[in-house]
Amino acid sequence: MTETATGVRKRRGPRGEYAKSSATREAILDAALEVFASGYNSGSLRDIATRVGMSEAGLLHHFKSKSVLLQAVLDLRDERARQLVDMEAEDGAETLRGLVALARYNASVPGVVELYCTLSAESTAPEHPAHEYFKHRYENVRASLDRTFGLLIADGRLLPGVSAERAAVTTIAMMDGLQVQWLLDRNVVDMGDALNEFFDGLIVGGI
Amino acid sequence: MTETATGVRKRRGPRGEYAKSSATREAILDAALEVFASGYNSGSLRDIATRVGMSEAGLLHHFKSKSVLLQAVLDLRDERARQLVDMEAEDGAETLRGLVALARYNASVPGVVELYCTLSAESTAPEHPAHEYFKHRYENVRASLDRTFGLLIADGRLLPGVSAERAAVTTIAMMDGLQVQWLLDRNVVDMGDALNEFFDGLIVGGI
DNA sequence: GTCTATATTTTGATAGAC
DNA sequence: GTCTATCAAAATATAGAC
Repeated sequence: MTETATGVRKRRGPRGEYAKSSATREAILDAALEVFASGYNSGSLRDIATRVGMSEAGLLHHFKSKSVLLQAVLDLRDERARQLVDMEAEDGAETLRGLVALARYNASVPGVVELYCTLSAESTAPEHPAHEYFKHRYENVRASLDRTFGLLIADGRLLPGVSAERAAVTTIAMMDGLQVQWLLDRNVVDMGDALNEFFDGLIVGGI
Repeated sequence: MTETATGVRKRRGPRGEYAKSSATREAILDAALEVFASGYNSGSLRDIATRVGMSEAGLLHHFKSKSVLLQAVLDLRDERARQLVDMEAEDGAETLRGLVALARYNASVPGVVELYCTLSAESTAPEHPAHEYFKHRYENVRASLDRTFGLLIADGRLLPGVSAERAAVTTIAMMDGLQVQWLLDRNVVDMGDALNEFFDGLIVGGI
């Protein structure tokens, strides 16, 4: 199973990574998500390493620096989030219902909500390691929603006078803003209900 | 002007502080606002002290710890913000127009927007030094807006089916959420226009 | 792949002179 | 009221043994 002479070592997974590395990497990413949820600078590699049960040097063997680890956490979450909402649906209302479902799902993973909430705010500073990531992420989501609301306008279902661009921006703003209040006090608002009601005021006949 | 024997030293200002201290304190608070805008943990006392042109020890003479300084920054901003919007107006629409004006004013002080945006997200973590501050702040603003929308309901001006509580929560969410996108890219949205349009969809006949 | 040991910075805070 | 000097703790990252 070990062939150092040929450069092929141990078993390789479907993506080409080594079996043990893969499991360790996932454990690190899980711990990193929890730690970075309080902010990038607030969290330490030491804390993450301890949670995984290894040394800092061991951790840095898998991710060569703190900012690389943050990028990996964000990329992984992005991949998972994309599976939850169909942003390319041909029925605009379908996409909006997906967003409401996402808001409800988020209520079951507060750590993820905290991560995005804290990092998106922190990363508005240009020197933040995730600044470009969030800039592009918001651009992409806005572009997708822009298209979604364009479809709804074509069907005469968007409130008269509201542009697709404006609807896209305010939808994202509503989702982000609800999260802050929800994180500070979970009893204050049901994110799914609130978002659904927001769409009811925006879409003729509701979604 | 100096009476150490009596315990009265130098000139005292209207609030009882010493003249020179007062000016220095304000300079420190201004610098601290800029530095803390990137986050509480991200900013250092050294950075703040350097901006004011003094040593860390000198700074700590005025504010005995980093968290005390943060509290002072937040208290000062709160005081100034309260002067901008009449949250107790008897005409609900008047208060909402005040919020739109506040959103427009905020666009002229990006540092303040960044401070609140970053710290409110960061402080959702219970161990954050500003956690209790933000919890109470949101409670208070929600209670005020609750009353405001109650007045509008009494006048039959709120969209049917929307409760005062829900309108309060979503209004705050919209204001917070718009700030994140605005900070990441100022060209994406005019916070005043977007908030105004949000109210148009909420208040019969607009504000 | 993981560890120990260590280098290097940076941080918040204190003591005491002036 | 401000400074210099200093401390103790914590941080990221590297080198090299196993």
